[in-house]
Amino acid sequence: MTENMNKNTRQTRQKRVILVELRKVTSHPTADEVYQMARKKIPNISLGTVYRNLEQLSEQGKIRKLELAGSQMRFDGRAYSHHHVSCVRCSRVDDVISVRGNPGSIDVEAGGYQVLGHRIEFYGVCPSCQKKESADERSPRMHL
Amino acid sequence: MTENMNKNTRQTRQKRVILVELRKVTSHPTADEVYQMARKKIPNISLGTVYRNLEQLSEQGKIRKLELAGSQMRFDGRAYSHHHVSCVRCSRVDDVISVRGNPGSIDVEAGGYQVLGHRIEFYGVCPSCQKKESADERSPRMHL
DNA sequence: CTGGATGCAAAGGTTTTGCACGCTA
DNA sequence: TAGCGTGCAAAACCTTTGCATCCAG
Repeated sequence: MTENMNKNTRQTRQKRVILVELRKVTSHPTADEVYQMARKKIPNISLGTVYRNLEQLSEQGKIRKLELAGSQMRFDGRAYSHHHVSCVRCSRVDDVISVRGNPGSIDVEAGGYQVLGHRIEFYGVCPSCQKKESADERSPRMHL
Repeated sequence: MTENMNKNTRQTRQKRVILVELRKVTSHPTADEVYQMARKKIPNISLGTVYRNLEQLSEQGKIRKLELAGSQMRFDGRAYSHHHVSCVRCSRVDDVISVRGNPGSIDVEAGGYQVLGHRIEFYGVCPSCQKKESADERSPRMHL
């Protein structure tokens, strides 16, 4: 009925390597970074293939595609749902360890919308940028 | 000290029109939509100018730049902070009327990050897409 | 074998930028 | 008048696609 019959599940070296490499890291690499990682194993793999496989793997729920505000796509080898923090300086993305408060209970009134859910992103300054910062004159440039 | 001396505050017809037109609408237009709106007043205004001014206005806090997950930039003529809902079908963006629960109190533990804040986006199906939907076989395709 | 997957390269969509000229302050 | 802002066009970026070929099942 739905278009969920997913014929595209053929196992290839490319797909395998992409998944394995992505799961090795705890960072949340961009497609291009995944491409660089995969190239170390398959030198002539193409960027297009990386995109196609990342898309497919995320459709199958094996990885997670992160579309964070104002940045390119990033991919997460851990498929379970969790929140992320991104650094406003260097854009790196990390997992949030725990959240106090109850974001799960947020309910919303939104002019006739059938609200399906929400997405929360945290932002701040990562440890390494905090260090660099003490000694220089940079200032936040966030506009929520 | 900081680079916040903002010399770029010269008043021009382009900037004025962009702000006025953006404030006229309650939608959350993309840069290109703002461009189309502005062109009705200044036929030969350029897209580049629109981008530059939108950026500037948002830096000055006169408008708000929305960088929603997985979509192009949108702009909001209302500068105060409020949440948004976007339609998973047609991508339109509306204001959230009210939020129950207490997202403001969310606190987070995030490996050494200095957490500055968070961003919440709601998503769902807008009224007009709900109508279209009753009679057809489309299904959600959200991967959070 | 068959048709999904690949590599390559071109195209697409969005945003930024370089440059010479124009206009605000 | 000085130099920020503009229009135009090219470039930069990121992602998707067309196509001939390859290879997993």
